[in-house]
Amino acid sequence: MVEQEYILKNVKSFELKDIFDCGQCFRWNEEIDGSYTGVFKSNVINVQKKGSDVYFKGVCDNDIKTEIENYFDLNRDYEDIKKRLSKIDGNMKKSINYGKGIRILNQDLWETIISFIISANNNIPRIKGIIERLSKKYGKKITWNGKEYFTFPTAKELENVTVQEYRQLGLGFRDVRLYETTKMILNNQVNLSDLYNEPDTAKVRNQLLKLSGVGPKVADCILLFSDLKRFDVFPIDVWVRRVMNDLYIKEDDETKVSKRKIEILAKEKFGDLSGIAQQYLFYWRREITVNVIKNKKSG
DNA sequence: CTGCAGGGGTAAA
DNA sequence: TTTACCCCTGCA
Repeated sequence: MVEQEYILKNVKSFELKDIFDCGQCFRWNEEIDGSYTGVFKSNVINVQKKGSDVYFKGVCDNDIKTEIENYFDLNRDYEDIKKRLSKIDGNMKKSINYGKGIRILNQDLWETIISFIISANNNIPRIKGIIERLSKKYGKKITWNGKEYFTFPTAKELENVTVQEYRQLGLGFRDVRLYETTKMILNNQVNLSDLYNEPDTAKVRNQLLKLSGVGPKVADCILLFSDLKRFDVFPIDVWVRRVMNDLYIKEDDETKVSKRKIEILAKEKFGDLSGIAQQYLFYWRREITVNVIKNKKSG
C-alpha cells in the first residue's frame, strides 16, 4: 500500500467538525493540528482543511480520488439542498447556518449496521471505545505514519466470535444482538446486496428490522448514514424529539410526544429531504446544549 | 465514599 | 404500552 494524496480546491459545504461530530460516524478522531484521521474500508485517511481547500492523504487500496468522492458524497449538491431546506422556515435556516459544513457520508452498510446496534441506549465515548476494541481484535492491521490502525471486521471475521467474547469487549446486553445479526447476515436471512436494488425505502426498512438489535431508530440511521443513502427517513432519538418539540409541537413534556406525530410532521415539512433536515436539527440542538454545559464547567 | 440517574433504543411481556 | 437490560460517567 502506497501513500496517496488528493486535494480538493475551493470546496463548499465541507467542514470537518460538522461532518465528523454530527453523530453519523464513530471512527474519526481529531489530531493536535485540527485535522482528522479515520479508517473506512481498508483506507486510513487524514483530512485537513486549509482555507477553502481540503487535503486528503493516507493509504488506500484503490485510487484515493475515487474513494474520497464516494465516501464524502462529493457528487451531491449540498448547496442546493441547503437552499431548498432554508426556504421551509427560520428554524431550518438557523440550524443549517450552524451546521453548514455537514455532509452525509457513504459508509459501508455492514459496518453501519453493527455500529448502530452498538449505539442503542449508549453514549458516544463508549460506542467509540467498543468499536475500536472490536476492530483491534478482529479487524486487519494497517500501519501508517508509525501508527497502527485497524479495519472494521467483516461479517466473516466475526463468524466464530462467541457471545462471551463480545461481553468481554464491553458490549453489555448488545452482545447477543451482534452475535445473532452476524449469523443472520452470513446465512443470507437478510441479503445486504439486494437492499441496494430495492427502490422502496419502506421495504428496505422492513428487511433491516428483521435483524436483532435493529429497531425503528437504528434502521433509519442505517438507511441514512450507510451507502444505501436514503434521505426519506427521519431517525427519532431523544435529541430529535427535543428539538422537534421545542420548535414545532411545544408540548410541556417532550417525552409524551408520540413518534407518529413527529414522523408525520417531518414528512409534510421536509419530504424527501427529511433525513438531512434531521441532521441539521439534531446537530444544532445537541451542540448548543453540549456547549452550554462546557461553558458552565469552565466558568 | 456510596447511590443513582441517564445515555443517539430494543425486545419481551 | 411498559419495563428491564450492560456498562460507564457525572453528580448529589
